[in-house]
Amino acid sequence: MATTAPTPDKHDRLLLLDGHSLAYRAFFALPVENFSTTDGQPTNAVYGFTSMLINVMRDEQPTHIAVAFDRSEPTFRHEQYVEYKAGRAKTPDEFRSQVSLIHEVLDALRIPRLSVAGFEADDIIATLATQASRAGMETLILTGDRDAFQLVDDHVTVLYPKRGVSELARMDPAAVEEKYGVPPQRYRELAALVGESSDNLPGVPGVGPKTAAKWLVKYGNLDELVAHVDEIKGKAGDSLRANLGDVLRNQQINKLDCEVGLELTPPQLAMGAWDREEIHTLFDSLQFRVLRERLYASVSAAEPEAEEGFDVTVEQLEPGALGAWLEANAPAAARTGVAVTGAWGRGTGEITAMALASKRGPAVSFDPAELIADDEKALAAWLADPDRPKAVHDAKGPMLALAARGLTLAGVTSDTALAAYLALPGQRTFDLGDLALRYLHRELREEQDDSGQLTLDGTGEQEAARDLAVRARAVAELADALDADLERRGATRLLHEVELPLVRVLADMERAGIAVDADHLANLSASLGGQVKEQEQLAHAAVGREFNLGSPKQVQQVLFEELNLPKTKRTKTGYTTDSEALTGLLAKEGHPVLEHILRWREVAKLKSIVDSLIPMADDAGRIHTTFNQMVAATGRLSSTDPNLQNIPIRTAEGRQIREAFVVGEGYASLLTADYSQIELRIMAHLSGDEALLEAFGSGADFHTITASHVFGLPPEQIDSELRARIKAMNYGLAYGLSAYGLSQQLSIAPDEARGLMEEYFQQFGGVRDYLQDVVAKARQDGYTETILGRRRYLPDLNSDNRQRREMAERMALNAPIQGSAADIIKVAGLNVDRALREEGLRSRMLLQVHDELVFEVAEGELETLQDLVRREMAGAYHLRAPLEVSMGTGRTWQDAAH
DNA sequence: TCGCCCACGTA
DNA sequence: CGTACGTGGGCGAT
Repeated sequence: MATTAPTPDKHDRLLLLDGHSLAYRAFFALPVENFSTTDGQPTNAVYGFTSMLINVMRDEQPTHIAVAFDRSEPTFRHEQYVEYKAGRAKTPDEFRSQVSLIHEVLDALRIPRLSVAGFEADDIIATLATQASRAGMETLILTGDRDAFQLVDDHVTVLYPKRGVSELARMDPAAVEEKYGVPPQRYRELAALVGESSDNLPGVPGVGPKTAAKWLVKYGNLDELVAHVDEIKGKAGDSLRANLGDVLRNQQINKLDCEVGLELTPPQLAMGAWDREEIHTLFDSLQFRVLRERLYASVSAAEPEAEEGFDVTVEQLEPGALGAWLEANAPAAARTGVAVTGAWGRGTGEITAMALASKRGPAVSFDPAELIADDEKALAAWLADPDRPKAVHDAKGPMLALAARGLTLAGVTSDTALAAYLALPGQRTFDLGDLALRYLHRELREEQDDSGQLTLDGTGEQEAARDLAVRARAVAELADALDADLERRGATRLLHEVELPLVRVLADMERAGIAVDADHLANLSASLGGQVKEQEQLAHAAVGREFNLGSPKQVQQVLFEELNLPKTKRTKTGYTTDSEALTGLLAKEGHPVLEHILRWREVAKLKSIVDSLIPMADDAGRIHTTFNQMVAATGRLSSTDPNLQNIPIRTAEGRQIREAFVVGEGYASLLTADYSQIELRIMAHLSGDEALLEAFGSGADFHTITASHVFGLPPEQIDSELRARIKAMNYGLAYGLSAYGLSQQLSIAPDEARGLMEEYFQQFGGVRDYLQDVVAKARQDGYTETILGRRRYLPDLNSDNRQRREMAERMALNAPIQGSAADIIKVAGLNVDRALREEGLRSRMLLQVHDELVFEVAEGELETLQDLVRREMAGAYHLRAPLEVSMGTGRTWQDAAH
């Protein structure tokens, strides 16, 4: 960041923005319903303002920048005219809460904010523009306030939002004259005649811009007009004479002050480096995704943070020389960065190039497919050698691609993406370039040589090789930096003993895939398709016209406007038609279309799942999901393409889909093994509540036992109704359930729900204490922690916005519990995998579904496998409420349910 | 074509 | 006004 102000030259461009006027425009241009975070913080003004800011920085490439804000204190204009800006509608609360967010955005972007008591933003802008012109700078003013037009000249241009936030009118002298019929220096006079209702400055009644311009042109300026006011004929002339006082007052008031005392001068407003980490954190919390991309894509000039790139020499190897090179340059003593290009997914992949580079020394780059046999052998041995340490960025994909060529990747002592995930679990993407900038303060590019010139004379292929070598070196250096960071965060063991070894286990599961019965899927699709059609026709018949059942908007139209059914709960854009609401309507109103909509949704959803699965099967009839190890903020895995962690199970029809997942050829059956109530056991363990621990120790049904405590009845008198209530509580507690939420879920009065919770905590006070302590500690530390030290950072625990704060509190309650369960099943998966190898079993692990593992059982191994799995899962972690595992086997995933 | 919203599947 | 995910269709902005 520049700390000394450079001497301005003629290329310097100063961009000045009027913070309030732009934010206010954005606020009314963008519907707040569409721009709010999931926890209810409105962001339309922040979004619109930031969007305009990014666009104009991209399009205008300013070298200097500042944003001026109004103050709430009265200004000199109020002293001149007490009615100034009177009668303005009160600023909406949704707007006010966003101003400080705009300040945060600007601070993160290192853009100076200026405001001075007694002056408006326009005066600050006028002052800076005047100073900039004197200093020989060009000035651009982005504002929604037309008063700024008076500043326009050859060096000053106003960018005025035309409509919305995406289109700007470029107001130079010619444009002002074209639009208003007078040059910019006369604009003030024109405005004085016409008046400005938003400032409560009435003009001459009956005189609009056209007449005012005509007069000013005729007499040259306002003074001359006033001098000849008696000559003006007609009604307009009478009106002018009657209101001359207002006009002169307006002219006084709308003059911008160019002599405001400021702490910064234009040369000191040079654009500096902005903080990627801050922007990430802030945009994450504002849930800005697109803007972040746009910012990174378009305003790269604003990143002088990286002073240098990476210095690499790519050696050209003769065929047959790779083995010797690896001995010399990729030894056991130093970690080697491995960078790979290619494509991977669905359990396989392909590598098109690979580069190797340690922190120092030469790099190589090659296409593994083009190596001669000796080199390939040397590479294979090196890759597979666990004693040759390697660092890879997001190793699972490359591992799959290598495996597709029969190559094994071992000895990965750092996966820089995975390490970054443990350091910053809330982030969704872990781009190598971002991390290099954040941790190494270096750009992902080749270092310039001493002459300051890039050696850009190579072929495209050579450049690609150097780029890849730069990535390999960056990974090697980043690995050390992240090791140090994780050590500070107490996550070293979690990385080395859990997440890193898990990469290979997940890759193996993805590679194996799970077999599906194509005929069964086709039959399901056909029968569901028939039902979809049938329900559609029935729904149309019930309404008397056709409409699209898949469109919530059209469904709303039908239900609430045409059938006049009672309105449901509001969504951002209307009234909900979700199944809960429609079921409620059905009970109350009983209109037949409701049944058909609900039923249609059910079968259409199932059909879409079936239809998405059908083309996923490979030639061997197996489906290979991709497990993502770095998206869930709590530490869980997720599954995509297809998501095999949300295959239906609740309804009988849904379970038919599970019947399509079958044992593959060469194997005897499927085995599923899941933890019983793992999250509740963790809650009991973490809280140390003796009564709850005892309930788990008793061996009887957990919900019944806890219910008998709460209601003071013997277990045999707990009916299903009472059990259901306590079951909802037991689970809800781990999610931060409120009395209101419980009352909704159980359809009971809020007071009754509150009473129920009180009774519960009477019996299980340790749980309440624990839950309170978790939040208090997290507020103190800034993060929660799981049993294996996985953190989740929750800065919003200290937010002054209640909605955000309470959301963060619920996350804080849940993260240690859900996250610890994730820790445990990860350990279980690792231990099962290791035991399978040690005992030489052919059976293999196929899927993980949060608390469940699915296996394909080899002939004759069922009992051995069951013992092994039970042992390893139950023994994965010692909880005071011991882990229990239940298992089932069968030909299909459904048959293996239990 | 893209991104957002709604709705809904799982743990 | 209960957490964590991913997918797919509709629809408006682009």
